[in-house]
Amino acid sequence: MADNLKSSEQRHATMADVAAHVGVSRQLVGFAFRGASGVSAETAAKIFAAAEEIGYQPNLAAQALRRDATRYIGVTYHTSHSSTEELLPAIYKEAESRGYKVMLSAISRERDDQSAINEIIGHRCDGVILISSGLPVSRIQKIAKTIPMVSLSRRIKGVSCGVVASKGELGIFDAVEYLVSLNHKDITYVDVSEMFDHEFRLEGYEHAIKKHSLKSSVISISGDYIESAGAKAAGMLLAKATLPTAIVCANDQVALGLVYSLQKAGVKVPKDVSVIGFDDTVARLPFLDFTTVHQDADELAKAAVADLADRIEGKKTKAETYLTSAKLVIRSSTAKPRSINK
Amino acid sequence: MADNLKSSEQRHATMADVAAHVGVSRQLVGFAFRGASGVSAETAAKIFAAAEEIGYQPNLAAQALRRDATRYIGVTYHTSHSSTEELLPAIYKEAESRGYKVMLSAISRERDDQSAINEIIGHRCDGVILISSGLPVSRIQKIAKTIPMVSLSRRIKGVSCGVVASKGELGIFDAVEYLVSLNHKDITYVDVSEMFDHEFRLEGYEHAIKKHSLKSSVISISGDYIESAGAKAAGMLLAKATLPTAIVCANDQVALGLVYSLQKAGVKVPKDVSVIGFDDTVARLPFLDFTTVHQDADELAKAAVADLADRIEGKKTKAETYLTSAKLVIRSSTAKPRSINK
DNA sequence: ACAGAATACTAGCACGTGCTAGTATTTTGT
DNA sequence: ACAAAATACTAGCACGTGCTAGTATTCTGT
Repeated sequence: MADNLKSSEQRHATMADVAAHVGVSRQLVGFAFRGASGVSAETAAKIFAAAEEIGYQPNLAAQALRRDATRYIGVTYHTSHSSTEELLPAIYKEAESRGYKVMLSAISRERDDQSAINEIIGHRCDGVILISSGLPVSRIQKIAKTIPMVSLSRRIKGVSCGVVASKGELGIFDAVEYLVSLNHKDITYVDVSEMFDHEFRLEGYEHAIKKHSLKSSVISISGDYIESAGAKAAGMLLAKATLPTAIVCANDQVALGLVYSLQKAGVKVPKDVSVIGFDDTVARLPFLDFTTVHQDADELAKAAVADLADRIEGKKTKAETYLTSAKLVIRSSTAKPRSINK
Repeated sequence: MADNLKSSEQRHATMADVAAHVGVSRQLVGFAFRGASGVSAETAAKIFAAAEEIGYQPNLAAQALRRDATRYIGVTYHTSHSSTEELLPAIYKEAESRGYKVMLSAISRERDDQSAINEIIGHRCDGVILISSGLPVSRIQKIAKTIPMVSLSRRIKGVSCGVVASKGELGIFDAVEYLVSLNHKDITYVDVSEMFDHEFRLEGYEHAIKKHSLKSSVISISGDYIESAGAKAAGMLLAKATLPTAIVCANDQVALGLVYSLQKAGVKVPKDVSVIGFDDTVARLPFLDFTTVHQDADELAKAAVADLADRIEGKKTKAETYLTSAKLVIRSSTAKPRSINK
């Protein structure tokens, strides 16, 4: 009965082992685990008990190989992007509710987008969600022909895949409108040039500024650590003769770096300067409580998974863009400008 | 020649397709892809060219099924722990250099440790690294009997697996020693009670305090958002009659929340209070530049993967603990105490 | 020039599962 | 009581790959 195959390492139990233990055919065990009809309740109970006892775990590789669909969704993401922290659990949740499992493939300095995607294709995932992918559009187009695909948080044109992102431009537009309603007239925007879709947010700022005939003032920043970018921006602003009365940032991390640096220099937020972030990641931390533009991770994940599922099931094939709302959340980093009189 | 099998969805190419394209046997294609000897350079070139042309990607599920070892390392981690951001790329890198691939399995509020591990076992990974796993020791012990395992950043006793963590107690001890050398006598420690291995760090504090016959002062905090915990600690400290001259925090995020809140209340760091963090994650951001205890992600990853690889290859079976160094990095959040006289 | 060895390839089974088709056994309807 | 139908099971092939064994063909040494 006891059989040690190689040294201390034990072979994993298979359906055949379970079947032998119960005294039925291998196929019946398969039926039981698939929940297919044709197994008596009594036998099913015995099968599950035996499986539990000998520690049987279905071999997912074998399932993937045999099935025509693996029911896996691949997800590529950057380990360094803090905004994905909320996205991943939301994708897991949404995928599971639709009967899909999730296979993560991380991208970092040592591992590029292409390797990440190759692994997912290698495992024959039914579809893939690229989060903020940095691949050139031509490559994405090529891959999209191979596997159903959704680009999340990066807007792509001319590729036959789903695109899900938030309407950043509207969020920023609203942010500026709100500042104007508070009587702000000197509003600076801090842009992060290597961030994807940054141009849309900038566009929202320019649009609002033009509407109110104000003077546009943009600081463009780049850098490895995004928070440091905010600190850099603070330095540039402090070097000027006068500080703007309000600052809108391309994301929360920049806002954090900026506010931290300003406060360190003795500038009070929001008393001296109002600051608005974007993403509602760190901004929502109770001790920061920044006014920001909220991106709903659940909504983004839901839309991305829904679109991908439709593509997998053949209900969609052409390019389609879905933009989720991005709405202003007013908290305590904004107030009326420091000098209301002229 | 052109063949559409089902609707728009194309079947993935297999070795057989490549073989047919070149005019050789399926097996020879296998030899070429495995890099096995016995394939002429000329034929190999033809095979790779054909594979490229028809977009062949090896089916990893089939490989995993057929091979006795998948050469995959499973990794379970919490999406909300920012300290893993640096760990994951390091694990990828180290695993790849040893010929292993990495399969991530995320843990979040919606997905527990057990599900994460089951998926890894289901894919027949050769081993698993649990990062800060919250499973009870009895369960871990059970799993360790099934699959070679390393617990990373959580010290476990009595389980036949590898344990890799940093010597937090020594790092904190050094931090306190350093503060004492600056003449600090009133040093508070901010503990985060639900963090794994927090007791070791606390122990390091108590040890150093006792050595110098100082008065121990510990604030214990818990909460969903770690940064908020720091803010909470700040509130508690500010409510007291006098502030300590130095504060040591259980991790960087707490330090950030603490410093931010103190500065907002007009307390200058390090002029009024010195603060030390732990982890060297956010502390290293140039605009923060906190003194902290550095944990080397590369070293931790290297040790974890090395230990796991040894276990997979049968060179180790018993419990073994490897503690990496955790060393103090002096930056600008620490200075001499505010009143040197008295 | 000829045996032996190296090279370049092909044959065939196996991995663990899903699924369709088939076979006993029991239940149902009249 | 007997055919028809439902139930509970078993048989067997297939998925795409790795690996061992076997077969032609070319190369090597004398």
